[in-house]
Amino acid sequence: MPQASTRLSPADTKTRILDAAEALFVNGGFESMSMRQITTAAGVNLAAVNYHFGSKDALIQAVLARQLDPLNAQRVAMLEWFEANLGDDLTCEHVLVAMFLPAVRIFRGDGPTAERYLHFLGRAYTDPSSLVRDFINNHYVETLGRFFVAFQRTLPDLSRGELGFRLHFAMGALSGILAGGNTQRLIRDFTRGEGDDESLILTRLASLMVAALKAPLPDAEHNTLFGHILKIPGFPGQPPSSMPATQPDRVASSPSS
Amino acid sequence: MPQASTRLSPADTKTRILDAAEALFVNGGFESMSMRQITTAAGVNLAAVNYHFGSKDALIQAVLARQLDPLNAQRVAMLEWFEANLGDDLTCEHVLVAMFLPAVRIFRGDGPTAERYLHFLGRAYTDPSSLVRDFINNHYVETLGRFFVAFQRTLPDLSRGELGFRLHFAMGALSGILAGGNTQRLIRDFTRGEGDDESLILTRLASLMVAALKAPLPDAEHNTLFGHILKIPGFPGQPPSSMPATQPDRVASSPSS
DNA sequence: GTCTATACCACGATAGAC
DNA sequence: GTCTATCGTGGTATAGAC
Repeated sequence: MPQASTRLSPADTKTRILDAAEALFVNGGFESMSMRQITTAAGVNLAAVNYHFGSKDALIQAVLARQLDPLNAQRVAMLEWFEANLGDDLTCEHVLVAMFLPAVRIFRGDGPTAERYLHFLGRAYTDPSSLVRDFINNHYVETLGRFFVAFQRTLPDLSRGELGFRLHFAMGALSGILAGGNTQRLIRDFTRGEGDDESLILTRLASLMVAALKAPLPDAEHNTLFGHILKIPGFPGQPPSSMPATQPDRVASSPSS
Repeated sequence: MPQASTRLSPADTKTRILDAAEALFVNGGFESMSMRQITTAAGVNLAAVNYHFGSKDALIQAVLARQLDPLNAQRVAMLEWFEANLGDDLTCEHVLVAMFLPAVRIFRGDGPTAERYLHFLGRAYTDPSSLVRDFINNHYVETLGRFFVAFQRTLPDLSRGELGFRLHFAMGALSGILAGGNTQRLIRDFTRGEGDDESLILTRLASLMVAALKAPLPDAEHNTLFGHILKIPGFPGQPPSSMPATQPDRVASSPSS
């Protein structure tokens, strides 16, 4: 403990700032949270954030790490449990479960906490004001690599490049789903009445993922199929007439004065 | 033309602002473009943006609409062409082609223009600082509804809710793919050496989408499959120990003064 | 080592002169 | 239509009290 100051809260300043920032981040997005709002809500001085975290961006990253680190740790732990206990019986379904279940579990009941966590995840995965997104990508590369080799093992027919493409697809889909504003409603609708466990929503997500991951390689059939569509006589084939402008490399920058 | 002022560029102020804003939006994101930067690059006064567009947000929407309107118009036109010429032979593959081809065509050659358009689309679909995203969602509801009924027609086995879920999935995947930073490299790798038409990258995307859209309904087999995973003896079943804090509803807000 | 007060500088928006 | 001046708010940096 730092020392019993005149402040009324026993929590130290750093934690109070984190809590306040997180609450403001969850409901209100990201741009809508100002340093002055955060520090006022936390009951600390404006400069405290810069002192303890260095900048607003660093504070955001600290907020994200505090929530996402345990989540990803649980993902890896679950994957390793599967690998240790199943051996060669491991399928890509197990890997998907390890990837999604820790996040999906949040939705399970518990009331307002689940709601807030869902909001948090949605914000974290979609808000990507080119800061949150970069942070997630950089901070969890090892976790993603861990899952990549697991998928590679359970899907040996896919080349490295193809698997990378499909995982990119799957992650994009997961992000988009979590990000969507009406995801919560969709989930509630599906789990209504039979929400005794998380297998339902998990099944929804994972079955689509499995179908995409196990899709047949576009060797002959599909290539000819889509290629044939493009060659239907009369098919409107013109490109979108290029971009309207977008070459203002030649601009003026000398007003009257 | 307004009048031959002392300015050197013949384009009117509105267009010059749009061009400059678009260029800054493409490389640099969204937060990094300031009114002062825009107006300086366009060679106009700071207040011109507010006069011609009303606000910075409105300017952004104008930039987006100028690029996305023709794209979506082409999507709808292609879909209607399919519906008119194929009748009951319409499949969900055709609908997907109408949905993706206009965007995919951008990647086709043309050099730096394609690159910029790709960047633009990526930004537009991912940046969603809760403004771009809302704009896209609100501005193109009719287009999405148009495609929804088309999918419903070609996938009669799916209920409305299930189809909505899967389309949400597909759109999320498309967004994630277009948004990803290394998408461009992936596309180049795949189209290298055989990039005579766009069918290759189109096939990549669409085949995964088709697999997900046509995935079997999770009736018995899949439910029991995933449910069984959750019931493996010894499976680590604890939820992630709930959220760390996140209840700072009780905060102080009375500094010394 | 912690915290406070305060002074920056850049941003978006607006009123009013020309 | 265009410009200048100015306002309120944003994040940041620092000097100095405890």
